[in-house]
Amino acid sequence: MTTRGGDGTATPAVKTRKPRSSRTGRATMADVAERVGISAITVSRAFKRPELVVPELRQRILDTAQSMGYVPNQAASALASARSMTVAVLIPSMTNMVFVETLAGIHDMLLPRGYRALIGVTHYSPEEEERLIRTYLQFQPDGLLLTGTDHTAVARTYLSALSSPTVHMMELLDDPDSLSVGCSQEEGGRLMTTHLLARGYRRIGFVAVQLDPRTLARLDGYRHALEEAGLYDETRVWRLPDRSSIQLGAAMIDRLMAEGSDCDAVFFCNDDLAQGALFQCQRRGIRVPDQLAIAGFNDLPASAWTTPTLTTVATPRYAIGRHAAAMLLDLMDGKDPPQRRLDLGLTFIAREST
Amino acid sequence: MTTRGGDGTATPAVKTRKPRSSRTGRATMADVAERVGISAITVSRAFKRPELVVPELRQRILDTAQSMGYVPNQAASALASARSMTVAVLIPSMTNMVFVETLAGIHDMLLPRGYRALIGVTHYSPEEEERLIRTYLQFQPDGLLLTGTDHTAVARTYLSALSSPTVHMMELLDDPDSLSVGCSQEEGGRLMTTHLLARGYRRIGFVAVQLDPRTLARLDGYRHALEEAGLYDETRVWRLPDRSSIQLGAAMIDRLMAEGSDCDAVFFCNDDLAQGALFQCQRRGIRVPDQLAIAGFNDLPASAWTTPTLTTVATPRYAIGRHAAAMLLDLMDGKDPPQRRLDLGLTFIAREST
DNA sequence: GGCGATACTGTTAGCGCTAACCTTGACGGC
DNA sequence: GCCGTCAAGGTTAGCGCTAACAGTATCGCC
Repeated sequence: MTTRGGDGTATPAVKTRKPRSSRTGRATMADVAERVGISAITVSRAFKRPELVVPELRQRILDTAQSMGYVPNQAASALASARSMTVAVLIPSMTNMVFVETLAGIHDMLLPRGYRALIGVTHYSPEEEERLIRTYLQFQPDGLLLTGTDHTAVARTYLSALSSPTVHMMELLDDPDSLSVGCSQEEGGRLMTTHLLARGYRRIGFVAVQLDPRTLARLDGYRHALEEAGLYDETRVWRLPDRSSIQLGAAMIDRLMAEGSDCDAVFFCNDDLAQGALFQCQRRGIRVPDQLAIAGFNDLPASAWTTPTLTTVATPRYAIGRHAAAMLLDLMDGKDPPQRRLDLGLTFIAREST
Repeated sequence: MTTRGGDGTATPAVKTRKPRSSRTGRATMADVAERVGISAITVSRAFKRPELVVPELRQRILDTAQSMGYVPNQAASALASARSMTVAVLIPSMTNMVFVETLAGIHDMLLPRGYRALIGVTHYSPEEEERLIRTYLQFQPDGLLLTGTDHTAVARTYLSALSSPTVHMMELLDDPDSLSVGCSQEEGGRLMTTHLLARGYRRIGFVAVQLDPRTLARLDGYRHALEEAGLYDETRVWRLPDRSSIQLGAAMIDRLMAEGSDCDAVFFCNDDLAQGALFQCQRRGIRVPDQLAIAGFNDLPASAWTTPTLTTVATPRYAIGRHAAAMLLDLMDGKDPPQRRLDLGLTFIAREST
């Protein structure tokens, strides 16, 4: 199937140029240069530093490139310039809207600046994250965006040996050497619990799933708020390693009933759990919030529409993505970002379910 | 901040080797080779073709590489081997779960084989798709996965000039030269409409949003089924360019009421619209399905939990991703896939809302 | 008329890796 | 002992691009 050397006829007019696109069948910069009658570097500049080429020639180069179907080879460019124009982004899950919206923020910031995101999914596992970091380092990314702050020891080694800047998203780091953009998950947990206390609930439960550091921080906020009120009771806390889903939220209502729980309110660590709980309460005829109050976290789109609507805490995930990417752009430009730790805050949203 | 040329001391023992990692600060293959006392090509083989290196030496190479923090440079590898081990994947939206699950199927198939996905979001625009194709061709992808079949003329030119294989997802193509994996959207629309007719509904409405080709195909299926029954009425079709959302579904119920629509059933082109409609009916006291039947499309997770539960058509999106990726792997291996057009079918799910 | 400054384009070398070929030595069959 | 074969590793060249420096005009100024 190889087409190399198929043409034995010498073409003496062409001096040293090899036949166009020896391997891949694609035109190269040299092919374009030859056609225009200039050198390759000028073609390179016409694309990368247009201000260095006189407009008329630049236009001729671009037109010729277009007509030849020339597309720059990113691998060659990255190799020669030691800049990959690529940012590696690691998120725990792609089915969780929270991270998808963060990604959207990152994209909206990076793409106009010519950077591309290489997306990796860690499935909430630091080991998988380590593996992905190793894999993505092969692409010599100009920057890294990581979710959370719990990395394996090996991953930390990679990161500190790395010259490319790294920004941590979602959680905030106190370490002055690290960069982070996020909000205080602990405060979120505290905010909601304080609200429930203010509404008069006294036997407040907490359902924690996935058990990732952010969930546990919310649990901490819940616990601290209840401890301060002298109302913390370990038996009203459920910890499950499963991933968050509507189905699991519904199942939790069944379980609470089966266990004869005395909770007058339940704070679910995530909105989809809370939505499932709402649906199941409706099905079982449990009146919300009279018999049982239900609260969620994250403010997913459906939460404003369920019956009753869901009290929750909105997290600024799109903004987190944007700001983290902006911080990274600063760092990649060699500039120091205005802040090394950016708290974007939370918005408490009281609705009908509490 | 630059550390280049900091060490002026010559080391005469080293003959022609330049100082380690001249630009990026990272170890190269040659650095590892020198340390082990072998040539670079053997290091390359230890990683890429392990069976060509005796186990003992291979282990020594891998250990040394590890201890030096060596990570292969993907750009150099891609340039030298003309294989990027990268597949470009273009989807219309990242916030639509349908495509996120397709992505998951693609990942699960590609990653174990060493391929990586470069993800692009077209926002349902063929022009943006064209732009993304151009951008991603710079990465010399070994294959392409595209959503749908409506591409711009220029995009078609790129694709046909390309030697890398392309597979189209979601919709099916009749063209024998193209490869596609999906299901018949038209059949989905017909299936649901036939069901509604069988249940005795006669004034069936259709709400089409986004107006992408798949939505329009569903609309076609709806129209054909109703025309066959002699019940098609253009005034019961709503076409909106907006993107699908719960909020819009709720708003549509308000609009139908305001317009005094006589529909006894409404078929929404997407589940989140239908969910929004269900929520709004509940809020407004419209009994579903007695006063108004509601149907959706795609079977999103919440649809099995709303009150009433939502009648819908499940699309095999995860399987589509897997099979499309598998087909591409075959093609990239130079093998012909068993089928060039793979219909994965649909599953009709009757629930309480109709 | 000589010097420097400015604007544009070219030359050279090499980024880090791998394809294709080459060398070496061990082994076995006749 | 000659030849072929195979296994294990090395040599050479070059993938397509860009950094760094090097021309070559053109212009202005004293």
